[in-house]
Amino acid sequence: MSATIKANLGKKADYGLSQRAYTPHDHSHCVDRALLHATELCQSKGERLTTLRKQVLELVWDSHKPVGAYDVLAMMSKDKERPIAPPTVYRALDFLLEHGLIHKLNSLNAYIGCQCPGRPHEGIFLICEQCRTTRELDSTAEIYALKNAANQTGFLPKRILVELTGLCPACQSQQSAAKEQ
Amino acid sequence: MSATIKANLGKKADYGLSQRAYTPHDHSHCVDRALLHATELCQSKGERLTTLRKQVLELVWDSHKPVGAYDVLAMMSKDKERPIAPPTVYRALDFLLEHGLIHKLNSLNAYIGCQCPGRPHEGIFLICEQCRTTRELDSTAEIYALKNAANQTGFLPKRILVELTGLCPACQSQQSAAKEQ
DNA sequence: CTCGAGACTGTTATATTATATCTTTTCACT
DNA sequence: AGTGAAAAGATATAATATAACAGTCTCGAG
Repeated sequence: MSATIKANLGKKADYGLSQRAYTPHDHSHCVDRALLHATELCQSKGERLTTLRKQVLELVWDSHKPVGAYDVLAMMSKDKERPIAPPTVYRALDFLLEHGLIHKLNSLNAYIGCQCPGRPHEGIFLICEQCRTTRELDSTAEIYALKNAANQTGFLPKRILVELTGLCPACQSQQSAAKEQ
Repeated sequence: MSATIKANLGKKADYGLSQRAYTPHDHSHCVDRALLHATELCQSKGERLTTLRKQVLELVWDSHKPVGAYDVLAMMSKDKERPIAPPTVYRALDFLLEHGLIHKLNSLNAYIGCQCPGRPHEGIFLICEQCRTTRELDSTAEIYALKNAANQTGFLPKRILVELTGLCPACQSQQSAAKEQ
């Protein structure tokens, strides 16, 4: 893993990394970073990042696109004489979810690596309906505003889910280019 | 249907009705109102609110709690020699979703009647994790803020999903009462 | 009226996503 | 090495959703 990435771990703002989803980059850095963070987190909590869990985390981080549980299952069952069973994957996913290492995108029934690890947070997800590239927005202000609005009705919010579906920059320009034809 | 309800249809702010989810009320008014609105909407769009669709809408509106597709299925299959098949229900649900008469809560795989009909809007849902009572918040400002934040990253949002899970007022006071014991 | 196209519903089968339950293995700790 | 707890394997099944095709109804054009 690169020293710069290591050095950046734990720092506050990191829009650079988050923005990567939309720009070409050496994706192995993202994966490395996620793995390192997971290792550190588990160590500090006394949890076990087993081979299986690490493998599932890597597969979820395979790209900046959400991955279904059965996709993970299929990838893991390749190169195996005996296929993996669903509970194996779901247990690993649950573990990773619980520790905030991945998120579940409910509108897709799919999972994606957490792009803003380290701080407790709730994600806002920008899901491209065309290429499925998904970016996590770390917008504390908007989350706060939502919770506040809820509070004013007497509701006590605990978890919050925000998913925006639309077009990522690349797919927008692709579409407008197609129209010019 | 009561004249007051009829008179209020189409008016702008209606937090009163929305707040009802949390307070005792004559729920048949909610259902009446939903049906009337659906009828008018379909008429104006030239769509057909068939018996089946109306029935599904009523069942989804059965309470202020989200209802699963298979719950609807079961309720409809009661009193029938031959049970209804899933596609029948899903097609009706799709129709109602498409016309904004109901919403899907993705975190629950369940459906709920739209409580702010008439204006184009995207809901913010407050889901009680204990009693499941769900209220729809019509918070244009927060939605706008979210879309704006997304826009600033170059993302073009089209649909937006916001679900807050927590405790409704009633369940909060119930819990704090239990603690006092 | 009636007939035909399109919309709606019925029916069967199956896909997709997720969990319950019990058994076996692994691991950390003594 | 022995032990208890956590993790993973294995089998079965639940819960949610859709594909595909056949039959029926509706409504307007003729």
